[in-house]
Amino acid sequence: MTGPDEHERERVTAALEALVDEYAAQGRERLPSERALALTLGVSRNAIRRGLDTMEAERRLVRLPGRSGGAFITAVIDATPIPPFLFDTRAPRIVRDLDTVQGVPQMLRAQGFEPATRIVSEALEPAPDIVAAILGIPTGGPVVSLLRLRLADGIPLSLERMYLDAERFPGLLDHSPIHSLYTLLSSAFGVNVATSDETIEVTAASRQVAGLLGVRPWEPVLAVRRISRDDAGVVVETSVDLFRADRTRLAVSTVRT
Amino acid sequence: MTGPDEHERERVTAALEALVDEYAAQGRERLPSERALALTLGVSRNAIRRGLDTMEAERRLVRLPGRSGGAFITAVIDATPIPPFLFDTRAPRIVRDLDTVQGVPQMLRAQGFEPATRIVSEALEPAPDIVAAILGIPTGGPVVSLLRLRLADGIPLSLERMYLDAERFPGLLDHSPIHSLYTLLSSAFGVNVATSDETIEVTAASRQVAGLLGVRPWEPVLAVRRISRDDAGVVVETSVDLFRADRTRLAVSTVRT
DNA sequence: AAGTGGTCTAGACCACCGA
DNA sequence: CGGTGGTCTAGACCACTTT
Repeated sequence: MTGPDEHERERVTAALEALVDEYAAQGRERLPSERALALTLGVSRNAIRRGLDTMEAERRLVRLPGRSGGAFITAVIDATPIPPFLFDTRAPRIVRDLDTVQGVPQMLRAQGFEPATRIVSEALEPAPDIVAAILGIPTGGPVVSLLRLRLADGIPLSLERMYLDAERFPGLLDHSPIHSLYTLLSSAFGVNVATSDETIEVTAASRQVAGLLGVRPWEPVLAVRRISRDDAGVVVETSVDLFRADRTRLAVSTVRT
Repeated sequence: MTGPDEHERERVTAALEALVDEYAAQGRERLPSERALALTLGVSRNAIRRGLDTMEAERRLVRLPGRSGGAFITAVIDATPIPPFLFDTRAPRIVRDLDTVQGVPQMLRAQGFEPATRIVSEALEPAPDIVAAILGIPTGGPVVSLLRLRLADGIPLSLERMYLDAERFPGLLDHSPIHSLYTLLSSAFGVNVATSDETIEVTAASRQVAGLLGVRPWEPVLAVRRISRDDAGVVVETSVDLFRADRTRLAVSTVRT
């Protein structure tokens, strides 16, 4: 029952999908022109175009302009879910080893990249609830808030937000700009980071984050949350690192216990 | 030089962005109606709509229909890059602990989810180049190829492709359906997985993968590649697990060496 | 009732590029 | 030259929701 007063989008979409399937089954790769499709389905060319837009966004079609252009059905080459090429890990990504507590600059240099750090902001702030709870200080207590952009070969790699207890590390910001924080904590305060707990998930880059990282807004990024503790198990710092998903590979080795 | 023969898209986009900035600076949250904007900028309403589409896709606007609807400028609430709420890890995601070699069903049960496994395919195949190299067998040699869908509380969580040397584990598929593979390898073949090397990156779900995982095509997924070895350091299996990014959190603990 | 965004139409011009 | 996709216009009707 395709009533005349309902929108045509579903009908057009369904018809186009059926047509694509039919063409694919026959091995025909080019759809009829938009104008021809509009005539056939009895709708305007705009309606056809919106339907094709959807299928192009889903990578089912590729559209090319020009005399011999048209809408081409995406090859049935990727017929296998999780194809074997995914097993290849040689692609040129920057590897972040989760087995070691290592600074980003050392990590980059070891892989042949030229590291750089841009301090976006360094400030003394009252601690938000969650941060205070993690650091074990009262809400609103003073914390050092660092926001740093890491670059590899001049291209943004990650954006890092770090919080430290300002009363435990007085005058920390006087050492600005801070590049190797762990070294500074060790030499100036005698505090060594012994263990880290990290969690990893995928989030979307906000407009601001995307601008700093040089990606499109709402592109996926890897969010690595970290809580670092000293030898006594006391929390030293907590951070969130946002890594560009297109440049990063995380690595971890596990020994069965 | 806005020549009359060039497309208006850039001009309209620029004008809309300027307007949004101006409104945001004044704290006004609702833009004029599309018809009003079309009159003001001297273009058709469709042109305005395409511009607004872009800004809506970038989350700069939210549009609501109805009498008191309109285009609303996204609040300046997320003014801080990497805002503190990101430090909260209590969100209800399924945690995959990278520190232990543990099966997915056990992991899910420990977190109060009801695990389920759907065997998508189990087959004997000739090994692709990369897989053969990892397993240390000749290209084209027989491998057992498993494709399994993991569900938590009935909702897809991950899709796993695993390859094993078929000559090392003869008759493996006779035990089908295989649910706890590591247990089977231990009991039937006396092989115990001792170590795993894993790498993690973000990829886009192909149409097929998206269908199985129940997400939209080209949504980001976490790809976890694994190479498992026995006590002697011989490779036992290699896998790629694709986790739904919206349901998964990875966790890892590190001790400084 | 009136105004909003969402959709659709019929027609036009453009850049591009092979026949 | 002719046909392709990409863009734009002017106008219309719709569902929806506040006035």
